[in-house]
Amino acid sequence: MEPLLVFPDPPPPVLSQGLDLGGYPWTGVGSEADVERLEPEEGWPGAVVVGVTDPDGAFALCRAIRKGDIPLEPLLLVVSEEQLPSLDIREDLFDDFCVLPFQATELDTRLKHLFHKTGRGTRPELVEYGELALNLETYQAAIEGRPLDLTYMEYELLKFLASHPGKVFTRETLLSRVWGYEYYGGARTVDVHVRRLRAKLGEEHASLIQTVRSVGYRFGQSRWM
Amino acid sequence: MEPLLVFPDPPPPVLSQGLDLGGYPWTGVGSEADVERLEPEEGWPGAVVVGVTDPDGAFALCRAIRKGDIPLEPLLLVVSEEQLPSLDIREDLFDDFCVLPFQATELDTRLKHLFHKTGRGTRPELVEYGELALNLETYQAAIEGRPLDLTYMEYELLKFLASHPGKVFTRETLLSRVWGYEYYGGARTVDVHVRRLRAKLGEEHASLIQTVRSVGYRFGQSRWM
DNA sequence: CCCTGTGTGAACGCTTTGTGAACGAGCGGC
DNA sequence: GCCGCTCGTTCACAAAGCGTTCACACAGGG
Repeated sequence: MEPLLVFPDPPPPVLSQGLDLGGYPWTGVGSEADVERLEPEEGWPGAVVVGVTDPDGAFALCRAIRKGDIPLEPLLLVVSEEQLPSLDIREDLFDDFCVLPFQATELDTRLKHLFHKTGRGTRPELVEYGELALNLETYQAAIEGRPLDLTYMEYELLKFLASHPGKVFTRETLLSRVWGYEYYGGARTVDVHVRRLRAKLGEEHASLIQTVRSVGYRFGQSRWM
Repeated sequence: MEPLLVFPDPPPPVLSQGLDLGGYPWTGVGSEADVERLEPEEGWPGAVVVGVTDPDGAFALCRAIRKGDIPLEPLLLVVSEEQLPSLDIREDLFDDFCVLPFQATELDTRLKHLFHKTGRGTRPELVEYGELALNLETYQAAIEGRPLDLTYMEYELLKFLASHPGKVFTRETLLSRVWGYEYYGGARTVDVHVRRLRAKLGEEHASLIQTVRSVGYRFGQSRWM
């Protein structure tokens, strides 16, 4: 088995001991650059990120990992109890989490569970909304069975919107979540991409992306209706 | 939100307290038969199964739940540390688990995470008053289930008023709280927006916003009437 | 009855968004 | 290396939405 990615380097003793006891090989990474530098040939089989000592660095790493060309899965986050309320569930930064202090057996069980879910359940991961379907593995999109020829940014934008149906996002939020946290371009970029998405969705489905004036854009209908 | 299925009945105090603290309604079921008998019309939104006191019964229930016509998701399993090694990962009996003893915040975070992953989303944040409901995420408003087509400022004003029912606000206060602190426009602007709100609320509900002569406006009934 | 405060309809004009087009960086083929 | 393509970004202009203001009518209170 290839070694797990572990952050930070060195990780807390409780984690390294737990991984060693469970027989998991692992490699500590101290920075985002290390993720590429130390990556095994066959890619990382999974990651364990500790967010206790350096929360900002840890969450930034999670984002980078998840936004990469090949999203790294599964990702287990280790946090303290105090951090629990501040975890942003919506961002999908992690697949499971472990609360300090924990026993080695819990860590082992969670990793087993995660590997089983991501390894076995290999049916193509889809994001679906009505007639729209996005295949996360092949980067293909289709509506009413008709394939949509989307560019990369169009796909990413549509994927994000369709993953949160009904919710309104400001242009700034979309720029940070879809384009990346350090994007400083103009907000009108979002408008143009929305316009092209609407065009490719076709007249019939253009209204899937709704404009909420003075706020931003919303995908699909509201949740309670 | 429909109540969660909880096994056994009654569940351990730590669980019921945790659910209550998190604001999750729940229904205790003591047997497999209860699952159908007590099922809400819209189905169970999820389940929490405690496998500590009666492991065999709990796992049998999990299997039954998962083998049903409509697999019940998400399913959170509560176990003791001793049970961890014996958990059968392969059967996909649960989506996540919680190890006793746990804090209410961990339970809450795991439920939130599960609901988000399974697409049901957490309960949308609402401002409600009688038949009126404002969805803070989707920027939509509805009264008696009928959607209100509000503009941005109308929505913001109604949101502010409905968040403080019974309280009287002067026009100046409303301008500063809703429009912004450095707003220097005329106070009559408030009147016009109130008027449009009343019109959109409909004749029946126009009186939700009451005029307090020489003072300002009040939403809903006065507190001591 | 007068004065003040509020409801109402309409018009103005700024802000926001849609739209078409162009620019330029990145990249593969020749 | 050069060319041509794709695609993300930006700009300028047009169109629409909507917040603001004004004038006037009406109501309440002293």
